Amino acid sequence: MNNTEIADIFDRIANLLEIKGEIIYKILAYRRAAESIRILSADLSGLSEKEILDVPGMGQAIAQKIQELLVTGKLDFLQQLENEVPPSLIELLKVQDLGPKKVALFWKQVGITTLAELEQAARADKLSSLPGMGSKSQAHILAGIKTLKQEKKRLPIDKALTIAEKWLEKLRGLKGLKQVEIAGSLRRWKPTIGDLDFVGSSDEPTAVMQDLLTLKGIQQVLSQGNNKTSVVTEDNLNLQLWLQPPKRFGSLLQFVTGSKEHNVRLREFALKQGLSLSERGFVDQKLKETLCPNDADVYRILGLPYIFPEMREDRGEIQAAIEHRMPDLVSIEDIRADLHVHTDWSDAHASLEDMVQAAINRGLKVLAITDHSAATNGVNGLNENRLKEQASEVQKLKEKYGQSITLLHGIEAEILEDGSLDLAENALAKLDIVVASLHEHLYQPRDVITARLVKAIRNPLVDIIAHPGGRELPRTNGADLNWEEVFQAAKEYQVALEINSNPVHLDLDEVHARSAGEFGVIISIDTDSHATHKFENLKFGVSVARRAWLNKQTVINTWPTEKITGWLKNRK
DNA sequence: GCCGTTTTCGGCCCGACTGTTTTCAGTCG
Repeated sequence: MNNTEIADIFDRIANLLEIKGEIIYKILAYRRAAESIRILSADLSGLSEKEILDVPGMGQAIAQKIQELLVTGKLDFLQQLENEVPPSLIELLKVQDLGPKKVALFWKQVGITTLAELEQAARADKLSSLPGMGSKSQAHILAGIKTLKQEKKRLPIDKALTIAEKWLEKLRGLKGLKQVEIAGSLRRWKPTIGDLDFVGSSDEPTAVMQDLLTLKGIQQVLSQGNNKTSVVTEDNLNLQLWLQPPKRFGSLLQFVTGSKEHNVRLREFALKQGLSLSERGFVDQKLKETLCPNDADVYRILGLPYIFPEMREDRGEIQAAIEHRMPDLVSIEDIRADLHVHTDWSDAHASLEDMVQAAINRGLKVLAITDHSAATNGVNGLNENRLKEQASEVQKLKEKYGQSITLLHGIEAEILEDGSLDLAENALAKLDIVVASLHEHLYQPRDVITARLVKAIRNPLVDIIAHPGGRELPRTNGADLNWEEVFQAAKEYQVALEINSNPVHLDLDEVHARSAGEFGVIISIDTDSHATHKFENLKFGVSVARRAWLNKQTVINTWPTEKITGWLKNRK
C-alpha cells in the first residue's frame, strides 16, 4: 500500500467520523495526518516506527494504523466504522453547502444514504420540514447536486492566471475600490486552482459590491455581503471578492491568501503572544486593535521574517520563520540561463535564430539548444547526421550573438527502455550539454524504471534529467519511481534534475523538488520552450522552486556563466 | 487524536454569510 492510498484512507476516516458526529479535533487530526503523508517524499513502507512518529501529525494511534495497513493491507478500525456509517454518505459531503450535520440528519431521519436518494427526497419535498431546514435549503441542495454533476475540475495555473488577470482588469474599473489584488491559491502559485479569490479595499463597500454584480460575465450570485461576495463567472468558476477598509487591507490579503492551514498555525502562534489575529487585524487581550495596511505587517508584528505566499502551506514555514532559517528563495530575476529549449529542427515552431533572439530579448545570458533525438516518437527527432548539421548552424549563431549570449549546443536524448541513450557516445561527447529524458515505457515496474533512470544519471555524458517523473498532465502522473535512489544517484554524479516550467509537466513537482533540494541535488529550471513566447512559462517553473523552498544557490540557472560552463566541462 | 515558550492534560483560529430562527446553527474559506 502506497502513501497516497494510506492518505486517502485517513481522509475517508475523517469524513466518516465527521458524519458520525465525532469531536472535530479528532477529525482534524486525521486530516492533518493525511495531508502530511501526501507531502511526504519518503515511502511510509520504508520508514521505521520511530521515523513515522517523527512525521508531523503522527501519534501512537495513527502510527499503529499505518503499520496495520502496511502489514495487512486492511484496517479493522475503518471496517467497523463503515459498518456504523454508510460510506456512500461521503459523496453527499461534496454537495455545496452540505456538511456533516445535515448529511447525518438526512441519513438518520429520512434514511438517505446515496446522492440519488438525496435528489429524490429533495424533489419529493421530504427535506424542507426537517429541523433547521426550509424550502430554500432544499432548493440549494438540488442546485448543489446539479453543480456537482457538472464536475468542476481544478484549472491548471496558466489557464487560471489568464482568467484571473481578465477579472482583475474588470474589478479595477469598479468605482470606490482603492486597491485590488489576486489572493488565494493563485497568489501562492499552486499548480492547480479551484476558484478565484480577490481582495480589495474600500470605504464604501456596499456600493462596490453592488457594482460588482453589474459586471458582465457573472452567471450567478452565491452570496452577497459588505465584506465578502461570492459569484459564479461565465468561465464557470467561483469568484469571491473580499473587502476591508484600506487600513485593514494587509490583514485581509494575508488571510485570503491562505492557505487555511497556514492561517490556523499563524493564529495559534499569535495567540501565544496574546494576540488574536483575523482578516480585520490584531486584537490584544485588552481589546486594543493593531491594524495592518500591508500583509508584511502581519508577520512583522508577530516578530517573524516575511513568509512568501508560495511557502504558506503549513509545511513547517512558521517554525522555520521563528528560528530564522528561511530559505533564500529563487526569483524570476535571478534566472539567467535556460538549458532546455527546442527549435524547428525537431518539433518546435520557431527557428534556431528566432529562439536565440527571443532568449536575448528576455535577458538570458545562457541558452542551450536541445532538440529531440530520433528515438522519441513523433517529434522529428535528430539523428547523428542532422545533429552534426545543426552543430554548424549553432556555431554560426555562436559567432553572431556571442557578445550577447552564451549558446550551448545540446540534445534532449531519449532514455531507451534499457536506460541507454539513443545516440552514440562520440556524437554526445561533441555536444556542450546533454539533457536526457523519459517519454516512452513509463509504466515499467518501480524497480525497473528506477534502475533505468539511475543508469542514465550515471552516464558520464548526461548533465540534466528533464522532467524526471515523466508526468504529462492531465494524461499521466508519471512513472512510479523510487525517488530516494534517484536523488542519491543525482547527488553522487552531480547531475541536475529539472523543474520543467511547462504547466503540463511542472515536473519535478514541488514535493519532490523540495526533497531533492534537501538531499543536496542541484536543480535546473528550464522552459522546454517550443515557441518564442513559451519563455513566458519560466514563472511557473520558478514558482515550483519557491514552493519547494529551494535556495537560489541550488538552482544552476542562477549561476554566473563561467560557473555553469565550468560545471559542464568538469562533468565531461 | 495530536501536542507542548503554560501545559503529559487541556487545549485545539476566526469571521462572514445564509436560512432558519427570535438568537443561532451550519457551512465555508
